[in-house]
Amino acid sequence: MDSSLPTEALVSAPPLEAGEFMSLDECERGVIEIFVSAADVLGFPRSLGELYGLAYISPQPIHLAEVCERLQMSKGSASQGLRTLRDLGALKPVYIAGDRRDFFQPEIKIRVLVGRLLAERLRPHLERSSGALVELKNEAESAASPQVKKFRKERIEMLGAWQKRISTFLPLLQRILK
Amino acid sequence: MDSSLPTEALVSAPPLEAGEFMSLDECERGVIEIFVSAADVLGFPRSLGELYGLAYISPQPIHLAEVCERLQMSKGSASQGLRTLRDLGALKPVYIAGDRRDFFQPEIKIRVLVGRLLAERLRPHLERSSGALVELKNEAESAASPQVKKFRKERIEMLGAWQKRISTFLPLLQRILK
DNA sequence: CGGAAAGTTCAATCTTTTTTGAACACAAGG
DNA sequence: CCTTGTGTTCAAAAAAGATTGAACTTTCCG
Repeated sequence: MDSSLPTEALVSAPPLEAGEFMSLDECERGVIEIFVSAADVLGFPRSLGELYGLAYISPQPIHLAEVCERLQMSKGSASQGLRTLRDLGALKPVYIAGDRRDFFQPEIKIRVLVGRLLAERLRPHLERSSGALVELKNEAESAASPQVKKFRKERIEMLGAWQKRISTFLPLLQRILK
Repeated sequence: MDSSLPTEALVSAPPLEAGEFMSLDECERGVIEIFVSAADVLGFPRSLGELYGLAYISPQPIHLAEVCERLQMSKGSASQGLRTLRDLGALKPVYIAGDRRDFFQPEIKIRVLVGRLLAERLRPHLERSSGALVELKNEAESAASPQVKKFRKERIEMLGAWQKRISTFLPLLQRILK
């Protein structure tokens, strides 16, 4: 059933029942630490790194009570964190028959992870500001001097070029990360 | 520092507290706003976005007193912000003969900007964690069961593969952004 | 129904980051 | 030497952000 763990699923193993969860061993702690650091780089709260890290290094899907206990995290924090990661697509819900709890497995396709991240973070900014740029081109017309007007139009033009470059780069990135 | 608020209300965005409205015109304000938003995406403080944005849309190099006044920012904050941006390579010192003040111009080559950013942010993380990975591979050996041991080794291996992928991707990115 | 288990919510609290401003250092000119 | 202009420092205040925990909703099941 699961003697070979083809990297992705290991769903069918019966989840630990109500008993105590072991606290984290060195290996788990180390892996989690890496994801905490990664979360930091990406500007996410530490707790999201912990949650994803635990899911990543856990052979079984994780659930709320487990993370509260093993990561020493409050129920509220864990609940919100799991939801955030699910919304981000970093954790995937796993249905387990006959168990009312919500289980989660990590998304481990880096392409998907990065894609969701960009969609979530970068795209809103790009849309907002490419809209704003149209307005700004008009504003630039009413500049004090001709020199300033020319300068501003150049700079605003360049900003637009940057954004276009980034926009066209994103699909390319997706393909590279296949 | 108590001009009419109505002027502020014209600007599209939400918060808009006092500041940055003094002697900035609509065009400057709009450009700065875009960089503030970008700073936000990148997890930098708002003030760095303001500083770079002002430098970007200013035909002349900027200096401390100017940004304090035009951005309504304290001297301390401006001083630290300018230094941070200079250290990051986003602002370049400009020497002006016969003037004691420190002037700055923006770095506008996107390749340089991105390069410095990655070097500053991502590289430290990659180095830290690729060191940690070596340790973790050993830790994984002492896992409870053979299945868990195998699973952990796979996951840690995959982590290493991600990092390697990212590392080899960075130089490529540099070239693409030429 | 009634109780227990699971998850959510949110105001209060704690933590971390950012900003301020006054004191300080330094250099140049008188 | 003073004074003035320029920039830095850093302790304290403010703001922003994250976490907690207790109350609440929902669902399941006897």
